[in-house]
Amino acid sequence: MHKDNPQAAPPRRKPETSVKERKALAARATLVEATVSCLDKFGYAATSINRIQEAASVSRGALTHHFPTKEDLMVATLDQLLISTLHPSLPSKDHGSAAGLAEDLQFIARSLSRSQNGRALAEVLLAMRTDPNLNERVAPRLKEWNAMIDGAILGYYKSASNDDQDVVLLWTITRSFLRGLVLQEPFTSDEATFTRMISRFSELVSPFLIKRKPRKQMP
Amino acid sequence: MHKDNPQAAPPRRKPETSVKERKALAARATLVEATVSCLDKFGYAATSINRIQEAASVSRGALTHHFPTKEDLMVATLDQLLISTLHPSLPSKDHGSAAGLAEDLQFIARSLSRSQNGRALAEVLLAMRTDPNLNERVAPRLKEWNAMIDGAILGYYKSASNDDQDVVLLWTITRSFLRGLVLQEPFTSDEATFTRMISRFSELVSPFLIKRKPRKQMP
DNA sequence: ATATACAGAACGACCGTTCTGCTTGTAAAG
DNA sequence: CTTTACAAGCAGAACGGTCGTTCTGTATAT
Repeated sequence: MHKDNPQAAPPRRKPETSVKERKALAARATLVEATVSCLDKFGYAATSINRIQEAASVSRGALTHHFPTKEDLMVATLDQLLISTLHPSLPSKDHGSAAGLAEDLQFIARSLSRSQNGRALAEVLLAMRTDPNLNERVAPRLKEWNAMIDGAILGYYKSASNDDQDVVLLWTITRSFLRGLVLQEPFTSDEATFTRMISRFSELVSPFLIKRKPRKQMP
Repeated sequence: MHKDNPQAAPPRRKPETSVKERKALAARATLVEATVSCLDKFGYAATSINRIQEAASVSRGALTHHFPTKEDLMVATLDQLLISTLHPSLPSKDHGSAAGLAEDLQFIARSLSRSQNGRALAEVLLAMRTDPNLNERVAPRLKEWNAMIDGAILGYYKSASNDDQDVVLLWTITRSFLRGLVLQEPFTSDEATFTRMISRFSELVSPFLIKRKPRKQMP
């Protein structure tokens, strides 16, 4: 750096929420959104920096500025995907207070597997299985997310035999089944079959999962 | 019944198995095997021609000779994966004649999801979702495989209410669940939890799936 | 004799990253 | 209230590396 200033180097103060900051946040959000779209449309392998910056209508330099490496972008994207699938993964928080297990499942399926976010999440999950660096960075977050879901589930459902562990186990099975639907797509193409599968699965677990009375709605 | 009679009308050479042919077949098998290993180890994105030919200890030219394009190699690999998961996907054909549903499921899970072949299959399935060319070439085979499984399942299990469609539906759900286990790996690391999940799932479907008396073993 | 099996160099395309230069917001200095 | 200095935001060219494919040449089985 040839900009060596002989004067005493004054460290800049940290600003609060400024114009710059808001623009930066918006740019980051746009890029993450474009990444999700590309993951769904092209898959992890073909989701390149070029495609993302093109989809986001953002220059190469801007992308590199906000996310120095592709891994940084993927971590941010997975964060977003986990956040956006957290609420839908909790039964009947927003979609009707009197919804039963069957309605809950159809709703969750549509946001956890049969949606852009769901497919993008599947792409990242499978990719991180074989990418040690990415895996190391996001694995803690995944465990955290899982634990949060497990805890919250107990507020909505209880077991017929008052076995909390069984409730958690059954919902883990459910999420596995729903995620497996993404891999089932090449075999089963029509939407009706998926609806029937989800409905039938609902019947399988319904004897063991009893919905609690809805408590106070959280603000 | 129908068999080509050599003396009837052999206008062209019969496909005898020569040294060249056997070597070619062996080379192809080696390459496909190496591809499966790479898919499991590195994932679809990082499974490159370089890595495959290195893993197979085969020259670049040989690989390109047997499989002109990467797509050709992937099609052959998926064929192999489908064949090798066909038998395990049929309940208790080889692994003990007196096996029940629970044992069947644990066995199938270990070959359909928690194995090298299972993980490699998941990689290809997810990749073909966003690869139109690959999808077009292998989609018919997948449907065919699915139909074959559905038909064969009815020879091993029947519904409590004699509803064949329900048997097929339940086993489709089961395969989705098992495939979803691959995507569950980042969340759940220990093997014991997987065993419990499979065991609990078995309890869910067992009231509806009744195993038939084993018929004559097919030769 | 000749098609097949194989070896390996060469090629253009695209990948992710780094680097240089320009603009702009903002806090400190005047 | 200006002026000024500087870091952050942003644009795009350039780089080395790897990708999948094509091409030329040699050995071998039939």
